[in-house]
Amino acid sequence: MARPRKPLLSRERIVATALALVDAEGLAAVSTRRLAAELGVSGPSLYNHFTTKDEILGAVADSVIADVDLSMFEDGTDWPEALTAWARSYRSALTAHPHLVPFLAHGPGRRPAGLRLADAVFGAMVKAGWPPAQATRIGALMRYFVTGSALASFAGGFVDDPGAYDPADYPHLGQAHLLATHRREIDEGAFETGLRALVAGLVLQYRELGVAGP
Amino acid sequence: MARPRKPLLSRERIVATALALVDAEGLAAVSTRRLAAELGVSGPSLYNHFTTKDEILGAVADSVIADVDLSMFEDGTDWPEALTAWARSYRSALTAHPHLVPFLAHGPGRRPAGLRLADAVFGAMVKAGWPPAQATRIGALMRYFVTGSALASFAGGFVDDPGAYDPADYPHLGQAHLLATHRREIDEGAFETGLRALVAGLVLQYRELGVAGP
DNA sequence: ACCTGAACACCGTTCAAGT
DNA sequence: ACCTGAACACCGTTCAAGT
Repeated sequence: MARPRKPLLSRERIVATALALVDAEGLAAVSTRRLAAELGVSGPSLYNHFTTKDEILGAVADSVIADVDLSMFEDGTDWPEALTAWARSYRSALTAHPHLVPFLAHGPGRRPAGLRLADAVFGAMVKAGWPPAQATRIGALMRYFVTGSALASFAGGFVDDPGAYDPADYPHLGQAHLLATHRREIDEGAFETGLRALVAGLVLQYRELGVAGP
Repeated sequence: MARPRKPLLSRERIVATALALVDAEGLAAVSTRRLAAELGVSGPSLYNHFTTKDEILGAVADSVIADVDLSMFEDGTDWPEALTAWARSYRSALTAHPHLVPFLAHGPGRRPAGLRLADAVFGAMVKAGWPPAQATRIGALMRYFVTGSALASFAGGFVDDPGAYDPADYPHLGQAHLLATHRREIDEGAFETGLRALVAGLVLQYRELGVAGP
């Protein structure tokens, strides 16, 4: 078969299959040949629909970003609460596809869902009374925090072995080996603590502004 | 030549050359063959000193983390100021090697410099009166924020073209094309705004603790 | 112990050929 | 327009052979 009368592939099917493959076997499993095999097609066929493998992963990333809830910016929720709810939804969308996060970390932004997200948070902060320059910063810094926390291999960076940390070298890490076990709780707790601090700190800055807010 | 009487390679020289190559040409340029060529040897030689390419990059990453200043945790600086100064030093160490940051983002932690860093911040927070569980979270959440901000392609995610953002699609992004130009200032400003908010928010939480601090 | 070249099983991407 | 197989220039890693 050379060309079927009905196309075998579509961008949508490629993106969906690539995401399933990332979730099932990790980023490294997504080679053009492997992905094509999963789609029942030969490797070069993908290049009829995307110009590059990076573009495929970019589309996958954008499809994940599209899952982030933005409704809290339009339903009258006050800005500190909206920011908090949005950050949680943003993080959930990322941690739902942990293997994809390292890719998300370097190729974000200029695709539709990423732009909608940036637009929504910027617009909501400006509407709440923040000067545009500050609204831009808030969007950026929240992204830093959420992305960083989704990468979240902090606790995963500790090995599950009591002998791994010589007290002479690391006097305060006596319990560090326990962290591997509790990784998820620690990541979650650190995220919530940081989110609370971040939003509370921004509320202080907002008050210093002396701006007419809601 | 098969084996020279003086070894041609050492872990130190491999790490230093790899870092120089990353800085000069990016992560993608670091293949085992290319790195070996830079060192004047053949590809497989590297495997006499490291078991895997990932291990080489891990050592490079740790050498960068070793540049983070930790002295503020031991010279009597109060904890909010120490945390602020440390975060700035941490971010500087990362942004000094921007091409390495995507790698830093997924493989951190269990190497000596990363452990020293975790030990220092944890120890200082406990000494300042934070309960150990909270001290752990503070170390983690600061890392999230710093790592996320070093990745910092937020502003870089916007294209430098006024026509790129249809106001019908993104009603608030009218000036977004300007962001590409000011990327560095925006990243810096967002980092500083976020850092201030984060530390101020933690100070509030610390007061709620009602703990005997210094 | 530490280097080499050859080899294995892969990559992403291009391209002429097929319908 | 959309798929194919062959090909190009790469990968990371293993391994027997050399000294």
